[in-house]
Amino acid sequence: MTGDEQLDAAFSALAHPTRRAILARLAKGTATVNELAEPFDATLPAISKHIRVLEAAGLVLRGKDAQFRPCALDTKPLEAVASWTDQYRFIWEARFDAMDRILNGMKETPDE
Amino acid sequence: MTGDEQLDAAFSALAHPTRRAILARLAKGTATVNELAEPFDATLPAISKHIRVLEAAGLVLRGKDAQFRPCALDTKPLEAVASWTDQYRFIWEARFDAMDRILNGMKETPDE
DNA sequence: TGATTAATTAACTAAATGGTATAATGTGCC
DNA sequence: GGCACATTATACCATTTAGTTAATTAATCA
Repeated sequence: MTGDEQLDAAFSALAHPTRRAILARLAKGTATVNELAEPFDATLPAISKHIRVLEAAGLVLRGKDAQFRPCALDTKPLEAVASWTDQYRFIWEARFDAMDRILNGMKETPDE
Repeated sequence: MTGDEQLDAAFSALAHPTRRAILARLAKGTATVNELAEPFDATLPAISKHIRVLEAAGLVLRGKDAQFRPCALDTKPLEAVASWTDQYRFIWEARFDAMDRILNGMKETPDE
């Protein structure tokens, strides 16, 4: 999986509120599928699918403990997302105004 | 639009490599649709749609200049993404190991 | 006015997504 | 073995997404 594909998977996994809520729960410690499903209206297979998406994106690691498959958060893809957004930090920290840039038709690089 | 919906829109807009490439281009300054489309194989309507997705997510602002519709990057949603990921920073900075947590069945909050 | 350029709209297709209900699998326990 | 529980697999449905080609709108320019 290329870096681009990793970001694709991470961003699209994060694009669903249920999946973000699952991650928030996992930030407090491992949990089983049933525990993760409990706060939601969705059916268990639906949650199971969400977990699979998170797992495919590398955001969740799973174990095996009798009939349970405990889930744990893995933050590596979040680090990748954070460093991707960091590329743009200089722009918002310099308070470049997008509307200004459009109105002035300014095409130069702000400064680099 | 709720905060959740803003994040949904931002994350799913960012989940496509073409759209991330468009943002990278816009980080260097405003550009027209044709300029943005130039590096890609895709047709112009395809790029037009990508821009629309970025615009709906608030990542791109548009102007009007004769027959051109210049696009500019707006980083606000990126700031939202960055502060969302920051919630998890303490986990990876503490080097909590997801696999360890799974194997030890540790369910306690790391520390808060 | 007519031609050219920039961009969008429309109509369509193929594939992915998110969800359901139900059936199947695996594990521990009596 | 047989029951109960946790989880996943299957099959199906509706919606969205990403892309195409062809037509259309809007503005400039000769």
